[in-house]
Amino acid sequence: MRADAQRNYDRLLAEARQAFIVHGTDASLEDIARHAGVGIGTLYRHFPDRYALMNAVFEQEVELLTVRADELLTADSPTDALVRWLRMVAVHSTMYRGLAAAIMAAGDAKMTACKAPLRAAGGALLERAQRAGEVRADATIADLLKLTNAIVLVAEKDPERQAIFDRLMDLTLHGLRAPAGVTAQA
Amino acid sequence: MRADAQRNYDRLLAEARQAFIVHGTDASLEDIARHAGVGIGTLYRHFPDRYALMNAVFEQEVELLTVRADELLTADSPTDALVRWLRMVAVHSTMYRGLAAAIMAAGDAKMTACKAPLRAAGGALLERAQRAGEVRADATIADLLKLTNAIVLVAEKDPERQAIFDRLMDLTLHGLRAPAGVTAQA
DNA sequence: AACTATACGGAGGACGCCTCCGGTTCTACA
DNA sequence: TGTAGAACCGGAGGCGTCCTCCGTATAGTT
Repeated sequence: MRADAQRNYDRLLAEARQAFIVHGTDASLEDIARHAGVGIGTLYRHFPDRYALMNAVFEQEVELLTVRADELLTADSPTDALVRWLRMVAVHSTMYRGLAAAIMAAGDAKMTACKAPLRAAGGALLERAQRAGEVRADATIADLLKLTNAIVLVAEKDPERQAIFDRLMDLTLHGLRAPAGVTAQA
Repeated sequence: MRADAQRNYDRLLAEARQAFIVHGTDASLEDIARHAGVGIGTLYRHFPDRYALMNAVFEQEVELLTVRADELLTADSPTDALVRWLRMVAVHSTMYRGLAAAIMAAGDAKMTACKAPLRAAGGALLERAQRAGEVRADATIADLLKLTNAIVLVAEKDPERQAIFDRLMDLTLHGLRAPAGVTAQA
């Protein structure tokens, strides 16, 4: 990779992150290019579409979440660990207005670069909680992450988002608990 | 209202419904106008923005759901009635690709014409279930509808939407059940 | 039939996405 | 150090969408 190409790539990435935070993930790509001091053509060469750009931006942040998941793997209560981690994921999604919507709108194919590591990390936490018999055996990590994102999405438009978020998360996570007799062994 | 105005209004409404089903709720407004044999200006005069059009289209269908809710008010199991009704809401939302997303993206203000009657109808069902002590007292109908829409949204993009939808709905509704000792009186 | 309030329609400005290719710049190699 | 050419840049331009504005047409009334 030529030095100028690398430089432009980095600038675009930094500018995109900024734009996504300020204007949401549907920020104008032309604006991003302009602020990065680069032509629109350059942006599209490095990132064929908006999702490529988003994947690049969020890849780093996702890594942080996977680290947290690893740490939580040794926490006392497996279920608490899982729940706390899901809340972290939600907080992250909330930071970028529109991220949750974009992730879903993308169909399953587009944002895999971000999703796959998250699933791996969260899957371990879920499995542990299921093995402990505390969480329904038929829950999948994909479902849980989907639900979490959905709740973020629902809440983020509302003036009292925090309250709504907490209530919905509570409701959902309450449903996660294994009913008596339905454990991982069942 | 002048006769020609009324005629155009009706045509636009019919065409919009068709377009929303075929292309999703982000169908092109110019297309809708064209198919209705009407200028784009006419569309905007009758419906100041996309949400006005959506409200008009869905108002009728919402009425059907409120009727169903009334019927279910006399069903045997209050909780079953509530759950069945929420599933109906979900089925309706699913019919129009993007409806769920639009309802949320609109903030709370825009789609009230559709939401208010739904809340009234569902609220009665929820209250009955809570009174019976079968459903958590801290659940609100607004939350439940939000959650339902969220699940529709999550599922609609996926190839196996039906399966995902069922699992998530199960998970959520399971969380609805009142834990021992936490009833409407608590 | 004439009048007027009401409604029509589409041209046009603004904006966003994305492609394409002539021009520029870096770098490897002599 | 000079240079050839691969790699890269940039933005003009085509397309689609939203929405506004205002000259024109028409329904309904007297």
